[in-house]
Amino acid sequence: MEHNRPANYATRQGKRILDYLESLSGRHVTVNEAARYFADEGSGIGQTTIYRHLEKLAGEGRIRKYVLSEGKSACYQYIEDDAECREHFHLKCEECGTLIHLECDVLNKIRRHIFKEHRFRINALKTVFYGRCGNCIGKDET
Amino acid sequence: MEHNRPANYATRQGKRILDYLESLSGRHVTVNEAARYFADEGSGIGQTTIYRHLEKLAGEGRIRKYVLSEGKSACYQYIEDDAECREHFHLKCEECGTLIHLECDVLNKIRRHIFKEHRFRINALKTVFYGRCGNCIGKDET
DNA sequence: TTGCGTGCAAAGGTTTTGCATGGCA
DNA sequence: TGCCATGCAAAACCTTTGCACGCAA
Repeated sequence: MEHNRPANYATRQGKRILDYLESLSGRHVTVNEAARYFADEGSGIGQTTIYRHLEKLAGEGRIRKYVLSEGKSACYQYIEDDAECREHFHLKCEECGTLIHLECDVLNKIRRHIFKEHRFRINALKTVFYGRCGNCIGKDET
Repeated sequence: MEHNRPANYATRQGKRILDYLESLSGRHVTVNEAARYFADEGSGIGQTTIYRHLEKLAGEGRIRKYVLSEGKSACYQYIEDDAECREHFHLKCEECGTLIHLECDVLNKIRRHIFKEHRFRINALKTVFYGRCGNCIGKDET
């Protein structure tokens, strides 16, 4: 016996939440953004409910949860079925605060190398590279 | 003029905080632990002040800030003076807390790649890779 | 009908902010 | 003396929990 899975009723809210994430084509959102979206749509969904669904979906591996120390609130992202581009790293500019999403190939190189050569499995859901983005490089040298 | 650096008065609190971190020989502490320490010592230091100093020191690269378990409080750790520590990357195991110093050409290659191709200059001093170390991989799958 | 799902309100915990006062330069 | 630093209290945030009611099965 693994988990004692609750029951998993197919509720209106559950469907809307999953549909919403699926419709974002890879972008990730916070609970707050989602709540605002549903509120604007008309019939909102309680934030408690959103939290519970996102946690459950993340636990099931249907969506991905990013916990970046910045900004505080967690982000959730739908996982495409085709599995090509998945997790990405985040680059955070220390100067302007921009968060850059760094896709795939480099990520996998870094991750594979560190795993094979250094016996360390990187958690991209949490790791953030700090530095300066192109726009801020050259502005001044602080 | 670059930044308008506040002023940096040498205050009693500032000295005690830095001394305390330095005295921990590598261990890291939360704001709460630090506050409790100073309280026990006799004349406590306001937690607001502790927050402000730790944030500043982390921003200056004098100490490192970790955000280990989600939702929990951040940890801060003194960075040894030896300049080597500033050049390489750090891997932090989310499970056992071990900090690994990674000196590796491949990583520098990747860093160069990210700079050239993605126009982002990584600050190795502030960047920490989170994940699981070799010892903890395989223990369980949480 | 049964019992999970929902959502409001409140709790819990960390970090930030407002503001009067203290202390360094 | 001029300002920054301090620290109390309160606010701001994110997330979780308690609980009564609603709704899927």
